[in-house]
Amino acid sequence: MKIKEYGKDLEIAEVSDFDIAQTLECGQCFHFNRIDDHDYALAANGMLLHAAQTDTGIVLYDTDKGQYENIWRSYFDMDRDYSSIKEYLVRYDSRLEDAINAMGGVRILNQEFFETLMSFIISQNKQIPHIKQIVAQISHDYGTYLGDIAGQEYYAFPDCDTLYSNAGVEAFRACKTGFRAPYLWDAVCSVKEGRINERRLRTDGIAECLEELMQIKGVGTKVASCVALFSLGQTAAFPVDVWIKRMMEQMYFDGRETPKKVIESFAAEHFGEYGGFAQQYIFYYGREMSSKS
DNA sequence: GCCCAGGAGCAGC
DNA sequence: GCTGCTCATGGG
Repeated sequence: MKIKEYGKDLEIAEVSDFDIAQTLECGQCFHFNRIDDHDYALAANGMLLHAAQTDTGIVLYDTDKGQYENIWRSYFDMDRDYSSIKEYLVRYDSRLEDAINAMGGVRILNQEFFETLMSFIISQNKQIPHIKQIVAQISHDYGTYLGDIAGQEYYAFPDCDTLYSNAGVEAFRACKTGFRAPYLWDAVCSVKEGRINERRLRTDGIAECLEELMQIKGVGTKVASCVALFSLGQTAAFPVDVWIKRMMEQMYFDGRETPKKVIESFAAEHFGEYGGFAQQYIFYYGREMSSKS
C-alpha cells in the first residue's frame, strides 16, 4: 500500500482487500450515497468525503495526507491485515470460502460511537434505504452543513450534546422514527449523563460491553453487537439478524430453524475474536445472493 | 389490503 | 426462561 498525493486529491495505491462499494454497501454504514459505480460520498467524523475506486486503488478527493492520517486511515481500518484474517478463516472453516471470495473487499469501518449507536437503534425493523433516509433527516435538522457533492447536500450527524439541548422524543418522532423515538432519547440521555461511557466500552470484554449497551432502551443483543463491532473495535461481536440467522441455519444447522441464542453462542465458540469479520462476509454474501436470485 | 423490514419490550405462561 | 404480540413507517 502506498499513499500518493495528486494536487488536491490523494490515492491509496496498491491496496488489497478493499472494495469501496462492498465496504459501504454491506450494511454497516448508513451515512453515504452512491454517486456512480465505485464512486461514493460519505459523511463521517464531521467531514464530507468523496471517494472512488480506480484501477490502481482508492482515490480520496480533496483530501490531504494530514486528513488521511488523522481520520480516514483509522476510519477505513487501513492498519489491519485483512489478507491474513481471510486466510485464517478459510483455513479454519472452508464453508466460508464462497462468502470470502465474493465479498473479500469488505473492511470493518471504525465509525463514531454515538452516530453508530443512534443509527442502529433506528435500524430495528427497518430496511436500509429508510434507515439512511432517517439518518440524513436527523443530520439535516440538527447537524452542521458539510457541503454538497453531485447536487446532494450533506450534514454531519449531530453530537450528543446538540441533541440533548435541541431535540427530544417529539423531535425524533418528527423525523419518522416512530416507536423508536423514546429509545433514541434514552440513548442521548444515557450518553450525556455518563451512564454509557465509550472509553469503558472499548476496553471491556465483549460480554460486558454488550451488557452495558443493553441498559439503553431499545438496544438488544443485535443492536448492541452492531455498535460494538462497527464503532468500538469489538471484533468478536457477531450480530445475528434475520439474514445471518437464515445463512447460519443453511451453513451450520442443516437448514433447520434455530433460535438466535443458539446461533449466537455457536458463533462465539466457533469464530471467537474473528466473529465480526466472518459475520460481515456471511451477511453481505447472503444478501447479495438473495437479491440476484 | 397484505407482508416484511440488519428488533426489542412486554405480558403471559 | 421461552413464545407471541405489538410497536410506526415505508415499500413491494
